[in-house]
Parts: sequence; structure tokens; C-alpha cells
Amino acid sequence: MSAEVVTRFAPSPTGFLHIGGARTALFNWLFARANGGRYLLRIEDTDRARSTQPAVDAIIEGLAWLGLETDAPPVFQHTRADRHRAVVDELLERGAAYRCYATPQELEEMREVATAEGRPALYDRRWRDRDPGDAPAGVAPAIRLRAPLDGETVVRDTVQGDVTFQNANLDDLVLLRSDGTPTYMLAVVVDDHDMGVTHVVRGDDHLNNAARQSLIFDALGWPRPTFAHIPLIHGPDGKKLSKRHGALGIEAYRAMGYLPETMLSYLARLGWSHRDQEVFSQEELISHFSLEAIGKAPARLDFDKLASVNAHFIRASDPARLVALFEEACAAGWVDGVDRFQFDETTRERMCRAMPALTERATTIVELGDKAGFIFAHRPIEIEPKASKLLSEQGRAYLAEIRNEFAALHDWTSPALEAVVKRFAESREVGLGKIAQPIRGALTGTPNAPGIYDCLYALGREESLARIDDQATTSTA
RNA sequence: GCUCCCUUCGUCUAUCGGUUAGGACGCCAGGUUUUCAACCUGGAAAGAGGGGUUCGAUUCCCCUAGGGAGUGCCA
Repeated sequence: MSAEVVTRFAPSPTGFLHIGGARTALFNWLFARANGGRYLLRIEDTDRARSTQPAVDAIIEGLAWLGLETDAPPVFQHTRADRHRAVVDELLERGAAYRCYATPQELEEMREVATAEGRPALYDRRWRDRDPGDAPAGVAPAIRLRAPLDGETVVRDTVQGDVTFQNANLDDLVLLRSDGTPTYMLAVVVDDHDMGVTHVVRGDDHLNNAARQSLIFDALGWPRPTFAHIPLIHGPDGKKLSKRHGALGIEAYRAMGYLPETMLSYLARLGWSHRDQEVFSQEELISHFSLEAIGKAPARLDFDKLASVNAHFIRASDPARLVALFEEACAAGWVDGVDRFQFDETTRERMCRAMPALTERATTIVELGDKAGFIFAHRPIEIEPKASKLLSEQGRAYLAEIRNEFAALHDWTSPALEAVVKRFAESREVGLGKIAQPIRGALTGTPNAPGIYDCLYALGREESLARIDDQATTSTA
């Protein structure tokens, strides 16, 4: 390992940080970390009209949430326009670039004709060797690269292998627009070089660009970086990621209740693998990651698997952290019916203690709330069949009978409640579950959510609900 | 149209010429169970098609089909 590894993530701030971008950033970050190198962020905002500050913020916040910290402040590409122009001036001086006065209409016609004739739709280089004296007056030229006319360009790619392009199929690409602003193709090359980037890891939608950019590197006499073009992520239907399929901002996944470590592990496993291992901690990712192990085929997003990975990390999480995340989700409005959840010392403490029971059935932070109703219910808990329409006829019947027994109850401790339910079940000669379901429904408003009965069962064994309820009863009743 | 890339269970993938083609998610069945869930056990499920190369191809080569990306004075 001679030179230090430098990678970068270079999004254009025209939208949020989508999931594909997050994965690209992750792979860059991982490669740098795995090799003791540096990972940089560059905001590609040369298109001033389409770049927005909210998008910049969303990208930076999204990366921060994932924990992909950079080793230097972000570079804003538009601030480097002077440097880009200086590089082009030098190229112009050396004759490696030239002025092109072709109008947009001309270019369009050119493409149409070429396509109609079955030829590649390239600029016909009409100004490449034309006398500068022919320049139309008052027209500002674009600057194009004087690219080689024949031969081939081989892109050495760690993921894709050697990819060969015939230079005849490449273009005299535009370096500077007629308004004097640098194009993406030029800016990328200059910035990667100036930032010392050694490994360009990005989506394989840039594979074709790698050939063109190689030409610019060559023209400048700069060494090319190593490329690694990773396959794109597709939607569950195998088509390009669309909004309905998960082309959401990373913050949307956060709002849905996914943990950052879930996203890291899942995204890494999309296109990359390490033997049969399914989930990875951040440390494991760093120690096992390699670009060579990335597959070449595009991977589809699978929400079921994402959920299962999230469930794994939720169960592995510290209860106090989960309570904090849930409270945060409520405050952010990511949870439905937040009015149900009043956070204070008592409820936080209760939720923390009930967490082992809650995480058994929650697959996201948000779902923690679906099951946590009983924690926030005011005590003594009222047996009120607000969800009676959700219950079966028999369930309603059981509930009607048992509610009187509960209503008469003053001792809301775990053993007391358990005794009531047990006695009731025995006297009707039905299973406890048959009784538990109506009660649960009555307490929480949904028949499938855990209610007091679960709580008794889950907590009663260790701490027992008794302490919780004793406290609440004395303060509420 | 032209250029480039891709193709193992439904999905993510393992395999780096010889395996009963393995794992995970999902699915199905059974078990456990104080509902549901969780958990345990078992099961169904794959090399796109056709040619080669080879003693032997999922693995190497070619063709076809299908999918994807690019083809901008967007990034």
C-alpha cells in the first residue's frame, strides 16, 4: 500500500439523498476506512439553476444520520469555477481544446441525421480544424476537447473489469459552456485530481462517462484514478427506482422508523456480500469490505428483508436508546396519534422496562408505538370497549362479562389481574387466549396489539407490573 | 439507432471447472405457547435459451433473448 487512499462522494444537490446515493456514499466511506484512507464530500453544484440549499442540507444531514463522517469539510464545486477555467485555458493554449460555434439547432440536426443513418449520435467536429477566422461575430463559443479520433480507451474498473471503448465512438465533449461555466465532465476531472482522489467509486450510470473523463485526464497529463462502478439499485419490480418503490430520501426511511445501522448493513448487503453473513455491524463492514466483492448485477430493494434486518437491530438496541428514539419520532410527527403518548419520567421508565416485550413484535421504531398503548394508558386502566367493533361477537360477550370483575378490582397488581383472567377462563372452560384477546382489544383499540395481558406476561416474570401500577394507581386514583 | 454493462430459488446472495448448488428474507407445514408475535424443526423453491472449449460446466468463450445505463453547452 504505497499511496494513501482517497475516496469521495459527489452528489448533485438537486434533490434529497436517495437510497442509491446513500449506498454509494457508504461504499466510498467503507473503502476509505478499510484502507486507512480519507473520505471526502463534494457537492456538484455547477448547475446553479437546479442546485438548492435545502438539498445540500438534506444530503449532509442524511450522511450525518448514517454516521458517514467525512475527513474534510465539503467542497462546493461551483466555487472552483476559476480553477476549471484556468485548466481549459491551458488546454486551449496547447491546442488540446478548441472553440466551437455550433448552435444548439445545428447540434440537434446533427444528432437526428446520425441516428437516422444508424451512426452514433456524436458531434461531427465541424469546428475542430476550422479557421478561427470563420467564427461568426458576436457568438460566444463553447470549448471542446480535441479528443483522439481513433484508437481505444480502456477503463480499468475494479468492479466491472477492463471496459474498452473505441475512441471513434467518443465525443469532442464540451469543457466550457458558451457562457464560460465549466461542465460536469470537466469539473469532475479537475476536482478529483486537485482533491487527490485515488479511487472513484460511483454508480455504474457513470461507466460511459469514465471513458470520456479518462480522455480529459490524459489530455491534462494527469494520472487517472482507479474506477469502481457499482450497479444501481432497482425497485422491487426490477425497474428503475421510482418514488413509489423507495426512491425516497434517506430521511424518509428514518421517519418510517428504521435505524441507521439497519440502513448501513442492508445497503451494504445489496450488491456486496461476505460469505453467508447477513447482518453486519459497522466494524464488521469495515474489516470485511472490499470493492472486488461487489457484484455486477443490479439489486432490487426488498422491504421485507429491510424490515427483518431492522427488527434484528432493534432487539439488539439498548432500551433507553429506543425510548429516546421513539420520543424523538413522536416529536417529529412520524408516529400516528401522538396524543396518546405523554412522556414523563414515569412513562419513560415504564416503556424502558417494557421494551423487551415491545421489541419482540416491533419491526420499526414507529411500530413500537402501536404496541405501547398500555404504557401510556392512565391508571387504573379502564376496561372500555372502544374497539368493540373490531372484536368478534364472542369476544364482545366475554368482555362484557369480565369487565365487571375488572371494574370491581382495586388491586391492579400483576398477580391480581392474572388471577381474574384465570378464574374467568376456568369458569367458562375456555383458553386464556380467548379471554385475553378481547381485553387487549378493549385496552388498546386494536385487537392485535398487546395489552395488559401481554404486559403481565412479559413483565410479570421479572420485575412484575406491580410496581409500575402501584405507583400509577396512587398518583392517579 | 449507436455505445457500454448485466443474467443462480419470488428477492438478496454463496460457489472462484468436479458440491445432494449453500445461507438469508418471504412463503408453506409442524412444534412450543397464556392471543398475536417471537422462537424451534422441517419443506417447497434457482443456474434465461442455444452452441462450443473440456474427461467434466452454474463456473471459460460465442450467439440469441431479456433487463439496465449512457447517448445534453444536466449531473
